[in-house]
Amino acid sequence: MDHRLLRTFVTTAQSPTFGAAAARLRITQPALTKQVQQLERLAGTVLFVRGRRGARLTAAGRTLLAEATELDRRLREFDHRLRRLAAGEEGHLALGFGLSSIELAPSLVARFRDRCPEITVALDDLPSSVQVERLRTGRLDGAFVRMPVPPDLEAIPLARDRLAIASARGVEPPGTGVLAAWLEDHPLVRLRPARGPGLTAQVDGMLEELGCRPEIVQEADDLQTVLALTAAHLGVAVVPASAERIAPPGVQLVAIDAPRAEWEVGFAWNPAATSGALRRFLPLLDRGGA
Amino acid sequence: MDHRLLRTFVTTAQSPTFGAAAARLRITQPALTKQVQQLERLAGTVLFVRGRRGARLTAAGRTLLAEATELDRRLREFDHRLRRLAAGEEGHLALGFGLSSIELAPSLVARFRDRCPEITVALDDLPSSVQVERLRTGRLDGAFVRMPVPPDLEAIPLARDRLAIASARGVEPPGTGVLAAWLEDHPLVRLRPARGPGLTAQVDGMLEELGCRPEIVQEADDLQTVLALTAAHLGVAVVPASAERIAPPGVQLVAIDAPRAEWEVGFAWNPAATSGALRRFLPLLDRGGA
DNA sequence: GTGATCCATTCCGCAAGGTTATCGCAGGCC
DNA sequence: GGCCTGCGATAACCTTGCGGAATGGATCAC
Repeated sequence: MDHRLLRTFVTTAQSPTFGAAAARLRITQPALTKQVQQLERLAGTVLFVRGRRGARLTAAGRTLLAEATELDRRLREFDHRLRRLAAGEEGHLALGFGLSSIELAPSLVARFRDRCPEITVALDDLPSSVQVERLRTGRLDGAFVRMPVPPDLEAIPLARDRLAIASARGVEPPGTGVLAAWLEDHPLVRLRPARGPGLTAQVDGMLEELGCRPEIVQEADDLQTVLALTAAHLGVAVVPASAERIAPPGVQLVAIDAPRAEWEVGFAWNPAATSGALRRFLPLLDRGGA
Repeated sequence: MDHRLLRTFVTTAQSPTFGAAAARLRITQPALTKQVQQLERLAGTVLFVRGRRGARLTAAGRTLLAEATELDRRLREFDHRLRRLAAGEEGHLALGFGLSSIELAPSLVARFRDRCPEITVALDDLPSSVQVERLRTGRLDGAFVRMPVPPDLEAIPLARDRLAIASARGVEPPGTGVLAAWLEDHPLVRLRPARGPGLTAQVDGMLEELGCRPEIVQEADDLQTVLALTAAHLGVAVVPASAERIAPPGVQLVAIDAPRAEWEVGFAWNPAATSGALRRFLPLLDRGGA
C-alpha cells in the first residue's frame, strides 16, 4: 500500500469529480482514473460509483475512508518531520564530554539550547575511549575530547588546557624546577584511572617526564572529590587547570609549566554520520571556541 | 514517504547487516543500499553507520525508528484489511428492504450472518424509490425490491407475493368475483402512501382493475398498525399475503385471485458497484430463494 | 598474500506511472 | 432533432526509476 494511492483515495473521496481530485493532486485525470482502478483492484471492490455528475464513495469505500485518512495524515506528519529533521529545525543531539572539557561543554551547550530550543540535547559524561567508540557506532553525534582524535573522526580544536597542582590554601607548590622534588614529599590524591583514562595518562606522562613517582594516598571517583580531599589536607593533586571552575574555596590551583603538561581540547564528530542537528551545532564552535 | 522505504528502514534497523536486511526484504543488497541512501537523502542525515561488522543506527536514526515502526505496522494492517476485504472475509453489507419483502429479508439475512459472521450487515427499511436511488449512488450494496427494477440495476427474482384481504376473524371476504362489491361496503384501513409507495400503487392498480373505489377510513404508518386496526374492526385492509407472518392473532389474510394482485420480489444490486461482501451474499439467493 | 565479508558503484532491462489525445456517454439547450 | 458540454475510460507513447548482476574497494582473519 503506497502513500500515493492512499492520498489519491482520500483526496478523491473528498472531491466531487475525478477531474477535481486530479487537479488537487497535480496529476491529470487519466492518471487518477488508473490509480483509482488500481485501488479497486487491490480492494476487490468498487470504491466509487461514477455517475453523471461525478463520483461518490460506495458503502465499501466509506468503510475504508476513515482509516485511510488517518494513515494519510500520519504519513504526512512523518514526511514533515523528516523535512524538519533534514533542515535541522528539529532533532536530537547526543553529545559526550569528559574531564578534559569541564569548562567548555556546559557553556557551549547552554548557548546552543538557547539558539536552537527545538533541538533536544543529551550531554553524557563519559570516558574518552567510550566517547570515541560511540562516535564510531553513531550513538553519539559529537563529543568534547582531548586532541588529537583518531583519523576516522573529524575534530576542531577549541582550547588549550594544562595540568595544575591543586593544594589546600597555605600549601604553596614551588616553581617547575623543583616541582619533582616537592612532589616526592607531598603524597597525591588522584582520580581513579578507570574514571579518567585520558587525564591519568596525561598526568603519568608528565610525572614521568619530570622523573618523579609520588606516593598515591587516595583515589577518588570524580574530580570534585579529589579537590575536596585536597582541601582537607589529605594530599595534593594534579588536575586540569580548568577545574578551577569547580574547585572549592579552600583549594588553590597553580598551573604547571612543564613540557607535557599541556594539551588541546576539541570537539570531535564522525564525518560519516553527521546529523542535521550537528550541522546546526558546529558553527557555534567556530565563533565560540576561537 | 513510501511504504517501501518505511519497511526497508525498519527491517534494516532490525538486521545486523545490509545483506541480511536485503534478504529479509527479498531484494538484493545493492537495491537496499540505494533505498537507504534515498532515505538518508530525504532525512538529510546519515541514519546508519556502516562498519566492518554491519550497519547500526545512528542517534538520528533511532529517533525515527519508533514512529517508523508504528507507521509500518499500521500500513501492513491496512494492507491486510484490504486483502480480507477483497476476499470477502471481512466487510460490511448495507442492505435495504421494504414492505414487499417482509418475509424474505430477515430470514435470508439471518442465514447470511450465520454463514459469514465476519461481515457486518446493516438492514434498512426504506421506500423502494429510496432504495433504488441508494443502490445507484452506492450507499446500499443491495436491496430486496419489487420487480422489475430499472435496467441499470441487476436483479434476481426470489419469490412471488400477492395481495390479500386482511380482516378481523369473523369478517369473511368473498370470492374474487364479488370482491369489488364487498369492498364498497367495507371501508379500508391502509398504509400511508408515502410509507410504501410501491405497495400503495399495487393496491390502487388492483382496485382500479376491479373497478371499485372503497372508502379509506384510516391511514397508518406501518403494516403492523394497519393489521392491528383491522383486528379492531376499524375496517379491512389490502396487504401483502406475506404479511401473514406479522399479523396479530385476530386477523385473517385471504389471498386475492385477481389479475394485478400478484408481483414478484427480487434482490437487486448495482452491477457497477458490487462489493466483496455482496459477492459472498449472492450465492445464498440462488440456493435459498428458488 | 589470500580469502572472506560487507557496503558502494555501475550498467542495463523493464515495469510503472504520467501525459496527450481521443472516445463514449448522458444531459442540457437552442 | 442536432449540437455542445462535462465527465470518466481508453489507447499510445514516453520518461522515470527500481531492481538485478557484476564489480570494486576496504577491512579483517589466518
